[in-house]
Amino acid sequence: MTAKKKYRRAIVYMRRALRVHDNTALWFAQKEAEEVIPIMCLSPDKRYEKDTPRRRFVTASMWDLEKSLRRLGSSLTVRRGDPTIEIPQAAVDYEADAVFAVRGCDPATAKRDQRIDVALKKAARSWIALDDRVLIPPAKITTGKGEPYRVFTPYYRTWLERQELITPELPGIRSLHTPSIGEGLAHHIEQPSETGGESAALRRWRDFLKSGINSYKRSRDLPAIDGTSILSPHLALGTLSIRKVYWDIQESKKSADPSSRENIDAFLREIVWREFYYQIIASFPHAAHGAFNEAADDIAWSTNRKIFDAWCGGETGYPFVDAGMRQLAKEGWIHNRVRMLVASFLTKDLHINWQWGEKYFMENLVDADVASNNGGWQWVAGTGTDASPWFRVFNPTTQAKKFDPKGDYVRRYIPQLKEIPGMSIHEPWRLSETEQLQAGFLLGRDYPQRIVDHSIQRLEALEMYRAGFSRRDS
DNA sequence: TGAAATGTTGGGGCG
DNA sequence: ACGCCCCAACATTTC
Repeated sequence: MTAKKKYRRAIVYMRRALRVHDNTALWFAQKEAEEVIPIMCLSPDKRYEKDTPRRRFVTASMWDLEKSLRRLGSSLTVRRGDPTIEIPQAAVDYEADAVFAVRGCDPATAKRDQRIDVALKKAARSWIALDDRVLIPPAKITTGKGEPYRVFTPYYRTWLERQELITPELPGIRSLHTPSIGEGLAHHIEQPSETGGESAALRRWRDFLKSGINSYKRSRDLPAIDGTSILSPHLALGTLSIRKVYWDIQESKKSADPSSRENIDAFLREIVWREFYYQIIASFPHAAHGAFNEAADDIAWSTNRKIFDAWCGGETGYPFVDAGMRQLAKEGWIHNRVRMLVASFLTKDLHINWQWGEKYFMENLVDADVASNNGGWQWVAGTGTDASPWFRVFNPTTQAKKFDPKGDYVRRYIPQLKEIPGMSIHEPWRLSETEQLQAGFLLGRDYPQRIVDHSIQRLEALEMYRAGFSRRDS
């Protein structure tokens, strides 16, 4: 006979944890409540109804979750509206004693959670937010003085020492008791043709762990090949458990040769960067709406809309930059090496505030995540914690030659240039009109002229940053 | 998880 | 044989 459970009925707010495996909120809800109601809350904002890579990914993931839940005898209930109203209202409507969710850590989510908590308390119900998105909760990694780290390397060192704090994966759930209640997913969103979500995430992870990870160190910087894990969308939406990733890594390290082990460690290091940025945004919430280094808020950025639009549309005339922005528009994802470059180009060549780029990324990336996105942008812009120095400026042509030596990445996303042989694809402006036509294109007709000259923009950027940083002193 | 400017060294051509 | 210049290759510094 099972012990009496704490709650008769609980809601699980399936926010950014769209999976059944190793899901802290779902698991503890089924442990502590007799009946469990998994809920998704859809935004009423029409912007999200456009057919974008992001929407397709989220839709596929919700449907995959619905299927997994059905296998357990449950289903997904959908509410539409502001979660701070809908979630407490759902608790009342469905007579739930408690709401379980995974803890968010960016300031906006934390504030929303606070409001949900207050509303639930008023209705005499419990709000239970559980850690799930990071391996080690931010508060557990502090300096000797108990302060949050601001620099990655010492954070990383301490993180490695605290690995015993990482909890094991939760056992699988065999079945769920869910009352028939509310509106199902089909009522709101059609079933998509493509697959995604948890099933796709587990497949991708298994494949990457089997082969890709063993050459990660060398391959990760070459955007033309499939050398990275491409797990970021799954980690952002929670279709893959970060603990599963960690424990699978530990298991495969046991039998790995030294070279593979080195590659696996390089991959784990990137996971720790993700943890680091979660810790930063949780400890320094001001970074979500301004520079981490507040002196950088005085930089006099350009507000040229037309130039910004050219960047967004992949029309800057620098092929490697444009290829990245076109990959983003098409796939909702950009290779990390190219992310750093397009971000450097926006800030250091076009002199536009990194926050414009941050927002554009958040709206278009399938892996949009406040902590990682904000951290990455501030790193490139030189305004953040452990930032790249502000005077470090990427040269778009040098980067292209180094990391896309054959030009294959550019060819994939800018077919107008694909006939240009070899590395000269990275500098189409050096071709004469005759050579351009031989390659089947014309600058200004099929592909834009450069909208700026890198060497000039670089010097102006240095001046702009210098002036900005000195403004507070005087 | 840069790149450009500047400095240093050393080999070879040449008077 | 020697000094001088040139410059590539590498190292250091500066932004």
